[in-house]
Amino acid sequence: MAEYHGPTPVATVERLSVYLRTLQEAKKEGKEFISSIQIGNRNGFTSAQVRKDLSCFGNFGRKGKGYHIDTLISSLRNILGLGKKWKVALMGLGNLGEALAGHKGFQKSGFDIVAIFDIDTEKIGTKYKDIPVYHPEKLSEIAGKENIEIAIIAVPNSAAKKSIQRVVDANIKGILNFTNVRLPLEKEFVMKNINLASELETISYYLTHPDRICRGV
Amino acid sequence: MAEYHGPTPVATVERLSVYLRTLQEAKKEGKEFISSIQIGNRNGFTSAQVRKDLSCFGNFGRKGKGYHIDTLISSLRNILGLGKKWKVALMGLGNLGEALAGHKGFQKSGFDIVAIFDIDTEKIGTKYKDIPVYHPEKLSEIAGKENIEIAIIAVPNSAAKKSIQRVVDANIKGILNFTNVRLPLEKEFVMKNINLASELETISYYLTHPDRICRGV
DNA sequence: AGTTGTGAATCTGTTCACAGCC
DNA sequence: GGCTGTGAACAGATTCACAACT
Repeated sequence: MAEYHGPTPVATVERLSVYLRTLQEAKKEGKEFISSIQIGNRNGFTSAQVRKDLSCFGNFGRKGKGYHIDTLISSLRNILGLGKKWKVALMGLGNLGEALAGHKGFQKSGFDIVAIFDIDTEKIGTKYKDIPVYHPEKLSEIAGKENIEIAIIAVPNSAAKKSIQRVVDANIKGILNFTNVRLPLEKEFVMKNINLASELETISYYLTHPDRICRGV
Repeated sequence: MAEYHGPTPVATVERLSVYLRTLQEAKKEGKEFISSIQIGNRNGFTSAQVRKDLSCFGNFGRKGKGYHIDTLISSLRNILGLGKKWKVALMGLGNLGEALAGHKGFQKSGFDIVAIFDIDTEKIGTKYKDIPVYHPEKLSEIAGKENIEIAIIAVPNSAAKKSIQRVVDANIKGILNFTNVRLPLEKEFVMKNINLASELETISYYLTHPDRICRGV
């Protein structure tokens, strides 16, 4: 009955992506239907949460039966915007950049790194894993030509601000930022920050205060 | 006045780590005091949030003045449990594993990768960036000897379950998991999942539904 | 004047619990 | 009998707003 009830909680969106993976796994196991209880169990969520999350986007379930896996997979893919290939620019070809360029998971999910940008003159003009490497000042030009809509920032922290600015100037609206620089942006930009040291620091906190461990960390 | 009010919100802990970095940056700029407003502005948080978060752990501020940077840095380091070196095991020496092994940020924050585990017989017995590589079945033994308390899982998804199980069996309580396998664990374990494809999928969602962009994504 | 620390108010997200359907 | 979808209750997190202090 319901459909769109105002902005969807970020947490819901993140779980959608988890559900999708769970469904793909269940499909591989040969299952045709799956219940919210099972989806929850496999991931440590409650079944009510799974149902509530899904109900934000439509009535996908069959009472007494659960969710038809194939149908739900394709619905979730649509909701998440995975029906198309996304072209991605990778900023920075250091350690992390190389790992990301070689990461199989991206392509499988429909994200294609089509251009790499690095200031190292030895790298510029060459290819890495078949992806051409350019000087960052070429970003706007290439992004326009190639229709790049997402950028991954994997430069050293010292270069982060400049690099993010270039991405914004090139009007690339989606940003996945691996540096520890946090830059508040205009609201039409979507930036997700992944800070590896922060993640370990959070773990360190909970190991140091085991009494404080609570819900899904 | 306050001190410990029951379990600290996960979100607060994650922000603590952001504050710490902000303080270190401000210190480098030669500042001695910083206000909650400034900490907030640099990161896109409200000042009230910054104050509330910090007030969970003590009264660090001076009214009319702000927070003394050096003092707060050392308090936060204590709270986060960064007063010691943490020894870390890296599971998996593929693309991502190599990048993580070479990541400078970890060591700077006090996390030392002291052992790598991989099933590739060509790698076992060698060193990567001066870190010895062992067969995963050696994990318990080495972890005990070296006093390893944190593990990073960077193996292929297909090996994830087994790898996480080994870590649990070795009684390593802190886990940073880069695979897309989510495994509910006993509550004394602290597992943080980082799923690169999920992050991009979340971005994809918000780019596809620009009307739904909300608060700090 | 400027800024903290915090109770109270608000807002957001989660869980409960059950009617309705298969 | 089993499971969804959802309003209502609850829990948690954020923001407001102001007294207290420098």
